[in-house]
Amino acid sequence: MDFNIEEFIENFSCKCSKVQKKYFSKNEIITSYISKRNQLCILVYGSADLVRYNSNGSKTIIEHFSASDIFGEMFYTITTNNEFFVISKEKCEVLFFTYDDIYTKCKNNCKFHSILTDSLPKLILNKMIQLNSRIELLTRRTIREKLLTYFEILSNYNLNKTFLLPFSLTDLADYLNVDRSAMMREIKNLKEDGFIKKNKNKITLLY
Amino acid sequence: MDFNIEEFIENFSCKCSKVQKKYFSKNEIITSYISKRNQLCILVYGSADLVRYNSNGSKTIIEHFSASDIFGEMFYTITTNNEFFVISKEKCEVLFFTYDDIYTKCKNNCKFHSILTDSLPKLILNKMIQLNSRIELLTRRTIREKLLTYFEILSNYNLNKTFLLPFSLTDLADYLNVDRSAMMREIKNLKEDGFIKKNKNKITLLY
DNA sequence: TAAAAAAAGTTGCAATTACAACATTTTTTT
DNA sequence: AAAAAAATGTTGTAATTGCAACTTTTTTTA
Repeated sequence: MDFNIEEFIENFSCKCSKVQKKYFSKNEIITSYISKRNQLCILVYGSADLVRYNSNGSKTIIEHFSASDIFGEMFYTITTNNEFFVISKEKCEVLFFTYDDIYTKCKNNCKFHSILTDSLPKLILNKMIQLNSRIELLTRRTIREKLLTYFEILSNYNLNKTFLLPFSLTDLADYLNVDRSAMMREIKNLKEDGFIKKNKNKITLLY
Repeated sequence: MDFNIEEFIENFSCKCSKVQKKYFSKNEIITSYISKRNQLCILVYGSADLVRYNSNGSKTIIEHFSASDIFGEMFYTITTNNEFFVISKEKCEVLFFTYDDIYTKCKNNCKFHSILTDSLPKLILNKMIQLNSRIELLTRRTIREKLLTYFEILSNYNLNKTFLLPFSLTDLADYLNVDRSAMMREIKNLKEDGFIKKNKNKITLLY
């Protein structure tokens, strides 16, 4: 991502009336996907998860966001009765606005606005790529395939066979959409079969 | 989708040099995702599938496209060694161009170009919604949940408890990412348990 | 720094799903 | 209209995964 967050933050001093800026500490609800507000959010810094609580009480991590990722219920048509929350995983700064607002430039025609509108296509394209790689992951049949595909994605992203997991193992299971104990068993198998090395949340691909 | 395809086709008579138009009959390869050409495609009419052939020979239908859907490898970072093809499922007309080209307007500044650039944000937003609902489907744990979620999506889209499957059952299994015979068994169970009625490719939700 | 809470790790067993190998029906091709 | 191909439907069995119920380790909170 060649999106310049520093410049973004710096230029936000113009106090644009169309954009709300909010701060969150760990484990707070940033937003929920309920009504059709056409809300769009940018995570300036920090990390957060889009989480779905299923009717039977189980939890699924639908997406994982880090700095400069966009989210918001404008990308969703909520068809099922499930509840969607975006939860901060650490200290976060988030920008809130609506798609319509941002293309109706504020009277000041401030620099912040132009940076935002110029950046949005790039941010949206980046999000599309993320969604596709999420689908790539979820269309793997077995736990082993899901783990290896996820590790390959992280390895490619970091340009390194060794990388840190951005999740706890508990959350990773929710993200891969599998049972945690079954996943733990499979991680053990991958270690025994010589596919990976694991030390705390540091993984090394051995192939 | 309030995207006007008729107007789109009509205005394409300007023969814009930046956009290629091609026709396909059933079961042809429309494009493959291999090199970084930044290719973007619009399906004007017809239907097509984005298909991944896995190393073990099994097939996954990643996405299903119908009229006015967009696709192309510019939304992908191909990390794995799998092959991706877009295959026509019936007679299709497809527009090919690159993102860069379309925002570098042709010297004629033709009406087609302006329609295309004006429509793209809407088409892209629509695609985001589709990708999210695909993820919604794939994050269901059991075959029963996947089937019911998929049927609910179709039912909502058609504003009717009765609807036609856009897939053969064989393809539906590839789309839900489950074994076909296991899915057939589950469809039988859903019928026996009074959740659905099924007649050929017509499904009715009974709840 | 203790206590409490969360995460990691383990295991047996039950439920679900994949695989394989069919028969039957429908669709397509010659 | 016959033959071939594809899709649908079925079933037994094996493999995978989920669930439950723990222990141990690490992290957070008071």
